[in-house]
Amino acid sequence: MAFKSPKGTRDFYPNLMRVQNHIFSIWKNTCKAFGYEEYEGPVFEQLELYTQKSGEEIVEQLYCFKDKGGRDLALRPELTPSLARMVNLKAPELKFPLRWFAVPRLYRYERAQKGRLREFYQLNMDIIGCTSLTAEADLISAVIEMLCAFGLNDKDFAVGLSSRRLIREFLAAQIPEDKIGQVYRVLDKRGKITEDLFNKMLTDLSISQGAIESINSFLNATTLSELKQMQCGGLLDDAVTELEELFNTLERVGYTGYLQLDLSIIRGLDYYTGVVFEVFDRNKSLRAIAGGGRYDNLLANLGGKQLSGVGFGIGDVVLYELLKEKGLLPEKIYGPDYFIVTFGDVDADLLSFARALRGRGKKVLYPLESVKVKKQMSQAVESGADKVIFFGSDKAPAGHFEVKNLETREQAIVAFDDL
RNA sequence: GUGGAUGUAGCUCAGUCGGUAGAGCAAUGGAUUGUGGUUCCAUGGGUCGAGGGUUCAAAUCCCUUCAUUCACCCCA
Repeated sequence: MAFKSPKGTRDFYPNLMRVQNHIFSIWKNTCKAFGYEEYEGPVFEQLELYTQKSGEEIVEQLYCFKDKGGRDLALRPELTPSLARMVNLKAPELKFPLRWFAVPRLYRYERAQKGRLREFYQLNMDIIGCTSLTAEADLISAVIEMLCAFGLNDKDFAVGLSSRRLIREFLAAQIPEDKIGQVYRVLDKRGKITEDLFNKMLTDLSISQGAIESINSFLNATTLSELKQMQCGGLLDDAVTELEELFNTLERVGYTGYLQLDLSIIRGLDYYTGVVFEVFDRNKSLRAIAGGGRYDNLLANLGGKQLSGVGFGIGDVVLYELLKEKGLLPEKIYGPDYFIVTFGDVDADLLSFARALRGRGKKVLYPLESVKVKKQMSQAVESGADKVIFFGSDKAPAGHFEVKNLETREQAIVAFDDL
């Protein structure tokens, strides 16, 4: 019986690993271009780190276990609690604001489906200890630049901006405080269900017809001016102004085509308190590519100081699906500079020649067994090598080698020093 | 946890009314013993997911089970 990889996990054969490294490298290069520093935490944490924030029911969605000392642990389903924990521990000596990133491997015990696995990677970028909207602007700018670096553009994706604060304040003006949590859940489903069902679900929560109409027109707003017209006696001024400022900034930087007001974005239930955003593909055929927002209380809730953070995560699985759909996965394989083809045996002479070339900083590959030249040529092409060096050729004078460029098929005699 | 779809060669998939298994690609060898992605020829490769049932006969029909996948629930 052959073993398969466990449900919801992937085997990264070199073909796929190459793509994965491409994704990681664009992620990390973008973070570095923005000056963020990399950090990392443990792959497992105390179970309580997650239950404290989200309640016991989250245990169903976690890979959790007891270690040999009887401690309850869980494989991390997200990195932000670890980040908060790490920041809290060293807060006195850290220089705020922090701009940190990480590429954690994460684990969630749930049914796998398109764009969603049990083991995956996610880039996290966070700013901690900054209340300025520039933090939001910086992160949104980073996610746009990063996606563009993959070859995507404003026809492929957009950033939907919303505000938990605005939605909360709007709802507070419409409906009783104790209903807000339930209403959030319904709002979150709005995109997937019919309008009638949406209205019915709100009616079932004893929301008045007037309030339902008001909620619908609020959520349908696609521009800030629409939003301003429906303000309830100035209650929402600050939250709207905040969004307006963020839009203005990002538009002036040059991201107009990428931005969209989308108040249907709620992002989970707790955790976020201010601006929230999601990146989605224009076809809307995939789940969200990235998502994030501002969290004011997370660090304090985990026993630290009151520090405001903003962050987002972007997973590798949906991004991969999108890049594949758009034909943007890298095809060219990274290969060595030289593949040595020998007319004689693969022996110590060949290996020491390879060693000399590597000493000159070249990436060098050679056949591991003495096989026909024809077959060696195939191996050379297969390896993605730029050039072939013919070793043991009687057509080249001493200290010189026949070199063939595999792309142009041109062949020349080159002195060792010019290799 | 619920519902649908799919399991046949390394990969992508055909397989009609039930009659003991096919193609393309890939692999290997040759045409071509010192030069690669083309071409031609040949060769190898199968527990038809597994188990049971019906039948003279099952990849095909029935039952069970496992796996994969999509959607729902959930989505940090």
